[in-house]
Amino acid sequence: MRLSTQSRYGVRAIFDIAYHSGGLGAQVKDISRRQGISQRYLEQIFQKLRRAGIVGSKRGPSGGYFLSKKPEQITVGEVIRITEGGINPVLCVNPDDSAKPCARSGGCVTQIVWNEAGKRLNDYFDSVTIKDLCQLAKEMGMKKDFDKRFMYYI
Amino acid sequence: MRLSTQSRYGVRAIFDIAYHSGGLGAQVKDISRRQGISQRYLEQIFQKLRRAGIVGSKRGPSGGYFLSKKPEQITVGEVIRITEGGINPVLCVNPDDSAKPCARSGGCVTQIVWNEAGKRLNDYFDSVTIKDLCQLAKEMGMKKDFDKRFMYYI
DNA sequence: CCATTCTTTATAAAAATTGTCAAGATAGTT
DNA sequence: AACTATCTTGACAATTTTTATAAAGAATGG
Repeated sequence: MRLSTQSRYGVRAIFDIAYHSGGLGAQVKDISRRQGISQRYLEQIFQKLRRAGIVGSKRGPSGGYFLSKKPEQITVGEVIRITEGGINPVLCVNPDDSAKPCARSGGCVTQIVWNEAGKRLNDYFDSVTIKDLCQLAKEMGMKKDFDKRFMYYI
Repeated sequence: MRLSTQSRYGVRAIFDIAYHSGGLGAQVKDISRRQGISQRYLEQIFQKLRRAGIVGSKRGPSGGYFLSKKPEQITVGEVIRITEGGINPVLCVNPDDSAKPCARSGGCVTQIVWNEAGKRLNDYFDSVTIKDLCQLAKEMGMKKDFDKRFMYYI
C-alpha cells in the first residue's frame, strides 16, 4: 500500500506555495530548490494540477504558479486524486475503470473490504486542508522562505 | 494509493482455505483454480505466509496448506503486512526502513499526514478477520467448493 | 527584441510488480 | 523400493509503473 511519488510531491508543492509564498505565487525553480524535487519532474505535476484548476499559471519573467483557491479550501485528498488518479486501493473497485472489470465482481468478498478501506482513506485525506498543513508547519517552527522577488537589496 | 497484487491474492488465498476447506487444508492447485490465480505465483505468496507462520504445509500426495490459526484469529491486516511488507503509504514513515531516511525528516509536515493515514488503514484492516470474510461470503450466497478428496464417487 | 518562465510531447532510465521455469525435497501409495 | 503428487527454493524473464530527462515551442515583461 503505497502512495505514488507524484502525489507526495504534489501535496508538498501546493503546501510550499501556500506556506512560503503566501498565496502570491511561486516559480517552479524555487519550489524545486526548497523541496528538493527535480524541476522537470515538478513541471509535469504542475500541469496536472493546472488542468484540474487547482493552480493557475503565468508565463514570462516573474511568472509562476499560484493557488486558484484559498489554502483552507484545498484538501490533501483533492490533490492526491488529481496527481494519482483516485485513492482506491485496488482497480476493480474503481467505477471509472471499466476497462479492467474484475472477473469475480459480485462474488468477491475482499472487494467489500478494499472498498471500505478506500472510503476511509478518502474521508481522512479530505479532512485535511492545506491550511492545516501550514498551521502544523508554523507550530513546528518551519522558517518561511519568501521569494527573492519580494526582497529589497540595500 | 494501491494495494499490491500479492496482498490481494494473499488475502483471497487465506480466505479460500478457510471458506472452501473449512480449515482442513487445501492444495495450491485447487486454490489456483477457484481464485483464478496462477499456480506458480500463488506458491511464492504461500512461502511468505508459511515463513510468517500463518499457514502450515504438508508435502506429498494429499498434502497442501492449512491455516495454523483459527479464521477469527487471523486479520486481513496481518496477511497484508506479511505479503506487502507494511501498510505505510510512504517509505519515510516506516521505522524499519532506515536505509532510505527522508532528508527532511523532522521538518516534513506531510509526513504527519501519511503517518496518520497509515495508522487508520492498519486499524481498519486489523479489525477485519478471515472469519468476517467467510460470514460475508455466506451471506452473499457463495457456494462452497469442497475438495474432491472429501467426496465419494458412487 | 531578448531573457525568463511556463507548455507540450516524446522518450528513456529505473524500479517494482507479476509471472515462469526447473531442479530438488518430502510424504504417501502401491 | 519405486512412483507419483505435492510443496520448496532460487533464478530469471516479461510487463507495467514510476520517475525522471530532453527539447522545441509559446507567452510575458522589460
